[in-house]
Amino acid sequence: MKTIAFMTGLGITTVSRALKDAPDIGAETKERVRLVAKQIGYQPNRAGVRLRTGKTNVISLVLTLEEEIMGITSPMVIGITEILAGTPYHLVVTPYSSSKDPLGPIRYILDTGAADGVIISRMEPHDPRVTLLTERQLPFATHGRTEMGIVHPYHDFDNERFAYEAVRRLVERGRRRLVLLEPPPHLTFHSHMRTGFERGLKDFGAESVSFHQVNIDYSLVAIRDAFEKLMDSADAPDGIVSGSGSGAIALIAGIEAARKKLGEDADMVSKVPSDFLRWLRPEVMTMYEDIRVAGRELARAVIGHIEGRPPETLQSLSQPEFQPPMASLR
Amino acid sequence: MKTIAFMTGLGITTVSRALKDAPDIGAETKERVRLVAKQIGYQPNRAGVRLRTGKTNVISLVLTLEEEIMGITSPMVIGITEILAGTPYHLVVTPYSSSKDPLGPIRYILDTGAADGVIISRMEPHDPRVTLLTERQLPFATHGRTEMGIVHPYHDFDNERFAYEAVRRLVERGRRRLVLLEPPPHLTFHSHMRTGFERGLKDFGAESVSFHQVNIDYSLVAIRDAFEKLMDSADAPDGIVSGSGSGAIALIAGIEAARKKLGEDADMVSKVPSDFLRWLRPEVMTMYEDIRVAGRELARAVIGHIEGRPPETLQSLSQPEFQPPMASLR
DNA sequence: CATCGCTACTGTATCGTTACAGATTTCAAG
DNA sequence: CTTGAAATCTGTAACGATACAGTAGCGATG
Repeated sequence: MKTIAFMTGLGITTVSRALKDAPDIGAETKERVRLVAKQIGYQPNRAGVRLRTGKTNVISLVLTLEEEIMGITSPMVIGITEILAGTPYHLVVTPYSSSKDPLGPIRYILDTGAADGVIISRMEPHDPRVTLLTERQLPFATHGRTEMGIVHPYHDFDNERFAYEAVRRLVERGRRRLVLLEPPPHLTFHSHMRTGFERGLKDFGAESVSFHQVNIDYSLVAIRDAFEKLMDSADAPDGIVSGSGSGAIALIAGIEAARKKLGEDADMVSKVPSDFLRWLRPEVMTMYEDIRVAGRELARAVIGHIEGRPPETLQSLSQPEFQPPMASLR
Repeated sequence: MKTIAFMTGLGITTVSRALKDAPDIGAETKERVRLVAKQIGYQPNRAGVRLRTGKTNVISLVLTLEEEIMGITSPMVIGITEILAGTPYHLVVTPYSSSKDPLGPIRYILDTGAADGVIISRMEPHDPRVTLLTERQLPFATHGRTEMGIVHPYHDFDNERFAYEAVRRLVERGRRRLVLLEPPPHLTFHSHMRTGFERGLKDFGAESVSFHQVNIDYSLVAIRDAFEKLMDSADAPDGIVSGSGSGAIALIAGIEAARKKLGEDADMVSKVPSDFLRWLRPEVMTMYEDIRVAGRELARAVIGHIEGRPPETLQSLSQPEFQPPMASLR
């Protein structure tokens, strides 16, 4: 900026104000300043801005290590950066060691003013992170919803709809005894998925087979073993709704360990974050959750929140996309 | 710092120097300052430090969008942050639109001083990014090696060894006519893998079936179609080495589209970043590439480079881990 | 012609930190 | 005593940006 001031013969203050299009600077002056700035490739110094104004131009993605297992981070990060690319924001990834202290990274960001906005996930109905962020007025967006009467920006996948449609498809194939491999009970979307599942059972006329021994957060081995036992029992289901793609892999292994066959003894519908499962097991019906789109929506939502737009306009719900069977494979 | 100075009755400069353990500060004074600093939870202001010293305490992970497809980003990010957690460094993710301009993000970081160190991947034998970073003296570490006589920090997977061992295993199963689904030719590890493959053919006595129509960067559909054609031809191979996990999925589809059967008409060895393939297709022999470990190594390497340790001590090569068949499944 | 209001511009202080050039005290040596 | 060196400590300036409180010029008003 000093250079621009010297080159244009103006004061540093004038240059600063011209570049942010302040109303008390002459039109021609602004033009000159902008021209010179472009010529010398001026980029504002982030440390200077941050020190003076407190604006960091950073969005922080706060991750739990559980998410890694599901391979969700990649597309999420890509989606977010796609949006941030057109803005001055950088993306900083802040992980924390699992369930140890969910508030830790949030406190750090609040205390050190490390970011202008935060993206969090694995939401719970009463989520202390949302309380804290709201109290301290740090803009944020959540991947998943809460149920605490606080209106905040979010993006979510319609898990209720997913489970409902999954049941519909299984019943269409003549299946009547259904299980749900569900999310862990403390997460908000557990009840969403459960509700959709049960509404489906009622509307389409099927019954539920209990399977609460494991959930999608368990290891693949644990899920497989539990499901093998169930498939071996007299209570074996003939239709399966899997709340996660990796869970589906373990369920399939469980079915096979019990010497049953997918597509004959049982059908399965799974939510998936990629189309690997469809390639390897075309007999599984899959509904695609586009995490990359989620990343984009969340980035837009935090930025909207930072810019002061009302939270209720920064909420979105994405619908499950049923993936057509891979016809060319058969 | 002002607060600490006031509380201890010392000057701000003294506090600053005491906290960095300068030799001209009394031992007792240092102790007092440290105590008070801990009490009030002092954290240095990053903008202040950065403005004054130019040190950003940022490591930048420069990603291509191709990597997303392979789902490599998640574990890489987790691995890096595991190491950074014990340091003042933050991780900033800087993506760029594919092959458009690989130097773009590097230039940005150099011009704006956005990071103290950079991690790059998808290395080429003569990589302009390495030239530029070396010239401009910005510390970096690469995921993959180069061949330009510049000694720099890297971490790599031993792809030569992988292909060599893969051939051994196929020959052990009686396979003699082998194909390699290889990396794109412009990347350094293309020749590594090729070399290992050919050395294996010679040492174990097998022959190569040409398959250069596609590589692991092609779409799954393209790979499947090309491989279906090959499997349908008179030239069909009976052993397959796949340079990527997702490639393997497409190859399997190609085999099946040609009405052949894996484990009977042909065997396959694939490099994999997770164990999904082993769960879903236990008949595929897999060698695990631990990307999370790669992330850790790369983070250690950049930091080492920043701290001025000699590059030749910051290089590592990880060996393929052959994964035992999933016995409990059978 | 003094006063006012408006437009266009500018100097100074400040954000938190550290480099640098002192300042003060103490004590041993001459 | 004076001198000097060593050990501690400190004030000021600067990094790059912006908030704020001006100033200067000029035409319109009464």
